[in-house]
Amino acid sequence: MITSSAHSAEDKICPHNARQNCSSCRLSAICLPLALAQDEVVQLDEIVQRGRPLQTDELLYREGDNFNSIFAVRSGSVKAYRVSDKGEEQVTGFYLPGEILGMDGIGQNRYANSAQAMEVSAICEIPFSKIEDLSGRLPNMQKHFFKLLSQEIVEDQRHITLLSKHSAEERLASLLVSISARNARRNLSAFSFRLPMSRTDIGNFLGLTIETVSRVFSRFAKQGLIEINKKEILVLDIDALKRVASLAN
Amino acid sequence: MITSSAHSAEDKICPHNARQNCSSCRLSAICLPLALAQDEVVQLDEIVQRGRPLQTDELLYREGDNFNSIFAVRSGSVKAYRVSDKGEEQVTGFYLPGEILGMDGIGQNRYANSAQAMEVSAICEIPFSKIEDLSGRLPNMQKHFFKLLSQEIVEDQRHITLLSKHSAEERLASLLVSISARNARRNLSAFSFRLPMSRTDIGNFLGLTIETVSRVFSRFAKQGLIEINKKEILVLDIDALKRVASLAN
DNA sequence: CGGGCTAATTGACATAAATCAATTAGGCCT
DNA sequence: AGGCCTAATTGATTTATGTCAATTAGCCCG
Repeated sequence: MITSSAHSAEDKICPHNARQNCSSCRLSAICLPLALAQDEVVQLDEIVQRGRPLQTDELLYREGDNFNSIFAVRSGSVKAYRVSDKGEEQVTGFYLPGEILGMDGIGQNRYANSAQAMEVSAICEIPFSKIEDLSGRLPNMQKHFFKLLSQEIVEDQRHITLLSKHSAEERLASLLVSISARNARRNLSAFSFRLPMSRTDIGNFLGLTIETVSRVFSRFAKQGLIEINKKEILVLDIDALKRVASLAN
Repeated sequence: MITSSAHSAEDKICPHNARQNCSSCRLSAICLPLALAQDEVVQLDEIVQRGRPLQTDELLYREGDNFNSIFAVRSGSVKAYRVSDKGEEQVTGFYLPGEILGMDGIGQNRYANSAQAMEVSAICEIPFSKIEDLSGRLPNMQKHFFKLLSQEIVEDQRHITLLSKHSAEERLASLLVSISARNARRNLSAFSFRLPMSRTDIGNFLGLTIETVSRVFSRFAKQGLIEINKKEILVLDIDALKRVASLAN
């Protein structure tokens, strides 16, 4: 049974606290400091800006805005989306604590996506010019950024494959497995969590209609793979989910 | 009428010549040297390796191979593809002269794609460690690489949108417009060109079956948008194509 | 505490593209 | 020149998912 909210330890310990630094940040093991030495993190710390939290649905930046900074999610969650020439909105990614967004802006000096908070979220802003400076001086930093960008490419290509070749069930299972794994990385439960995004966002991200998403959720529940209570998800059979997602079991 | 092959000037002038350098390369305006000063190009030149040409269908690298270099297409064309966990092959990109591939390998130190020549192709190999060195010393180089990576992200996101929200006709029109534009960038005809890839590759890239690709080609021809002779394409109405692709006309 | 929003679910039906199948057309080798 | 192999085209049928529609369930706010 799904009972009350499986809310993240994140929020309890230090909700959206701006008086923090990277060295002491709970997310340092998975966020930017990951690749840096102790003394390098101090230098990173000096350029990170920690503003007031974003409210639900508030925009962090808008497609076409001048690009100046990349962002790290400290708490909450953010979606990125772009509007196609057709006028269709396409969600291109969901960003959870410890994850970096905004790197799509580097190429054209304008953001290629809009970024919107899906719940109250604390965000670290990192001016990109400072990152360039730092990267010139710290090989670790440069290497890490090349890797970050490359990983986003690989992620996007994985998503291309998902949309191109996989059924509705495979797509949704894949998303659930991804969120589960990312929670685990943050030392949260891999099996009980709250989806921060709406069905509409899920459908939009996965190239499906909201109705199809809803039906597949129901099917998964009926098959005993998950239990659903609105946005709360209880994963009952992660291996089966992975099998559906066609990932190695 | 489509007559003989609209073969690229590229091949005629200097077919797959390995005795070249970036400064004198016809593609310097659109390839890596693009962002570099005269003296910086010389430094780039020293690390670029120009090997024997790849034969049709020959692999440049294989998904999972250790990552050491990125590659620039000098002549010919290359496709990149990955095999999903399901065993399905997904073409993730086509690379024409002046374009860079292999950057997906940076993140995991392994290539996330295989790269295969679609025709006889000359390729420049650039060891990534050298690029890192150079980027540490030349801010232009670092900046350019960040941009390159970011642009690939944006490209992939565009492709995600294409697969997620657009019809078969829109997808194919979009590919034709893209190839046309990339040809123009290389000072080749935007209206008469040879598609280097098979219908199978096109379908695979666009998330469509070969039959659908064939039917849409026929429809475009019937509507007077293009003329087709096997792989030779004559674009009769680029604006209409752009409209179908839902790009600004 | 009830009314009105909005998000989600569920069902009936329509459709774009996939699948299955047959034919055509080149290109290449002996 | 003839035969084989593969790529492409075209047609008939199926199917997964979209669309349209109705219902339910929270949830906010006066």
